[in-house]
Amino acid sequence: MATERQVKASRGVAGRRPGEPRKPVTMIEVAAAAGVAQSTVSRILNDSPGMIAVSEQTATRVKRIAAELGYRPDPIARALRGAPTMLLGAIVRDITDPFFTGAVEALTIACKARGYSVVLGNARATEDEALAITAVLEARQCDGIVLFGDFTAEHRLVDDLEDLHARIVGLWHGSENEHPFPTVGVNNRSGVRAALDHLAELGHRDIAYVGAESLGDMQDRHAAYVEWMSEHGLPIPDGAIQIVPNYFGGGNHALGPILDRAPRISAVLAATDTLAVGLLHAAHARGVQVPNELSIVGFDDISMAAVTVPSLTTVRMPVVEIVTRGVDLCIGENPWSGVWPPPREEFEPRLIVRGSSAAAVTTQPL
Amino acid sequence: MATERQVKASRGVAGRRPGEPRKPVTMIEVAAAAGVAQSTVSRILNDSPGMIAVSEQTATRVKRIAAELGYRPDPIARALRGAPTMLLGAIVRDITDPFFTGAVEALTIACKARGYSVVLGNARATEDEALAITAVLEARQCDGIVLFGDFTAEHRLVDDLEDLHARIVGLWHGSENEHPFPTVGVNNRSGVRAALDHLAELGHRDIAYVGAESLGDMQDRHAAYVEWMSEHGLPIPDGAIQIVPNYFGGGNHALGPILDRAPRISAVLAATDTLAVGLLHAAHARGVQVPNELSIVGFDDISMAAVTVPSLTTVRMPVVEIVTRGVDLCIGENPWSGVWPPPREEFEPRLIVRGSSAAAVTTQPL
DNA sequence: TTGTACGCGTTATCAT
DNA sequence: ATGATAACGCGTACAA
Repeated sequence: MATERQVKASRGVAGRRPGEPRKPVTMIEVAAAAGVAQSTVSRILNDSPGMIAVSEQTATRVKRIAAELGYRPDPIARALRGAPTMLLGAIVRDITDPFFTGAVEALTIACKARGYSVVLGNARATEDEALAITAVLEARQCDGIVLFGDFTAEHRLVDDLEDLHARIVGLWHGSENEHPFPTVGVNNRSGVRAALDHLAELGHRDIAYVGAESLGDMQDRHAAYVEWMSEHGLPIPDGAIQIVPNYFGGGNHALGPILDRAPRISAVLAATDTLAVGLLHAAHARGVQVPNELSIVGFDDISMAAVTVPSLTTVRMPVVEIVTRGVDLCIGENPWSGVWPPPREEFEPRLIVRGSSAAAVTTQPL
Repeated sequence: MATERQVKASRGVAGRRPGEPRKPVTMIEVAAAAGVAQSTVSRILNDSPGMIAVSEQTATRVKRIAAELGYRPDPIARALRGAPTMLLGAIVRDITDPFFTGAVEALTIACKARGYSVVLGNARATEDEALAITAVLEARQCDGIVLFGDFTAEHRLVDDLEDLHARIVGLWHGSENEHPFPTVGVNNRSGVRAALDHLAELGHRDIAYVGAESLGDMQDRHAAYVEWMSEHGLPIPDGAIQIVPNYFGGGNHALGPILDRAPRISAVLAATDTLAVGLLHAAHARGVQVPNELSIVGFDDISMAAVTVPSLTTVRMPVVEIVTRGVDLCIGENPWSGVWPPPREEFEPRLIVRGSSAAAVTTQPL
């Protein structure tokens, strides 16, 4: 009568073939099995706030039967009733970027602490189709949306987002841009200055800069570099500023032009660790010793920065703080109240000195 | 009368203060504004498959009004009607792991191509609370769930998952384990053998192995290493096998014991690139030249493997193929039919020779 | 060609 | 202490 294969820890549903998903059990079925009304089941299973007493008798019986039947509340029906979906959308400019990878990790942790799950939208997968992202995300119902990176250029996306019934927060959205939602970021200027001060203390005067093309933070760091150099009366020779795509390969290709066109350069500030890693690789390939012949300083302190060869001196991004703050602004207890203009909050980065920076040596041996 | 601030591209809803999310517009409101029945709006907006003609007149009018009002279909209500949620759950053993990071990227792309979004579950965030993951994911309604890594130890989670009304697929779930769902993975044995054959061709005979503690693939690679060494009549000296956590730091700490206890070792096979990167770092810190004095081969070909110093010889995991296949098995056109036992599919890895492996030198100088 | 009515699974407000 | 009933927003068979 019973099948040979025993279903382990059977819940009383007999003979279900493993594999195909089980048909969900509804409250009505539980009610029928318990011989009570469906509304009663709802009250019992939800410990209704109405405080209306329920007989211990039926309560335990209903709970038992619900467990036996493997009842699971349907979140969709609950959501239709107005319950929050407990979903937080994350739109990431480039999920390949190791920095954003770390940020997403921090996001999942911050969300989990609040009972939320993360819905991932990768902005890079489809170029102009950034609109499609919205469509994808609109099709879901997220209680909030967190933007990772600068999306000011994606007017269509930002506009669409505003029409969504969800709270929006921008992370690392750049400092210069207008934004109809609160943003949280880092003080790029102070980070860049800390890095350059460090190099100056080591005796470097000929410092190059490798940045990325994207907006927001990249512009801030670029500007801070130019400003600092100017303040210290240091000229920026031709070729000492390279703007490349923010990939490993970008940094890899940036070193050649710098050393060829500005041979006096003794240190390079990279706008991101991703670029710095590429620079490290390029230096090795070119036979340039780091840090003896060339110092390299990154920005972000991504996880691999501690284990590069040599380990990377960099500016640590307070990722956890920024993400946590952003999540709070979005779905926390005191979300943005709607006051205009929306706030921009900035956290302070911190210089981490490792093995890729050392004292400058005079290019002219005596 | 009107506020000073003009709302750009206003949709006809006047005076909405920017910031707070707009109240959603329902079909009923659209119908009321257009002077038709709600069902009519539904038909028009959905190009109903019933082929029932609709007058061009009202159709365009309704569409216009819907657009003006900024109508958005409510995905929750649709889902309640039985429509798929177009959500795919991803449960990742450790989202910090650079390998899984790449896999998730591939997942988002594969999903987007099918109109799906990814809901991220990080298994590492909460230790024993793996159960909570289920709770979190159960609270959502995913059409399918993809497991990244080996979860056979998490019986509770797998059991709970089976109760979910969703299709499940396991990726990199190990070859030895029973699994009540289809799995897709890599041929670890052939990958390891390719790596070791490569080292043998370079003249290496004293080859160490650094593996990780987790299950599944790690066990397969470990066993394949032992098997290969045995087949070639090569002894495995004490200390030549190190099992460490699968982090950069794990590989970093593994090199010391190997070189101290088995000084004849001239090459190390790492079970993952993550470990290999740590080994590279440790070798540099110890002053051991790679590849001149020590060859290191990894496994996975994570993105950074091409830019380490030196670049890493490794076994390339066909990530995209595996993920794509898994997604198809889960939510594709021909998902797993339920035949028992569920299939396990394997893809072939490929050796990528880079700069971290070179010919062995005799330890005894003449 | 369009309107009416029902149900999806819940929760909440009434009655009983 | 519990049962009946009305929403929630949408799709769809059925009636007009």
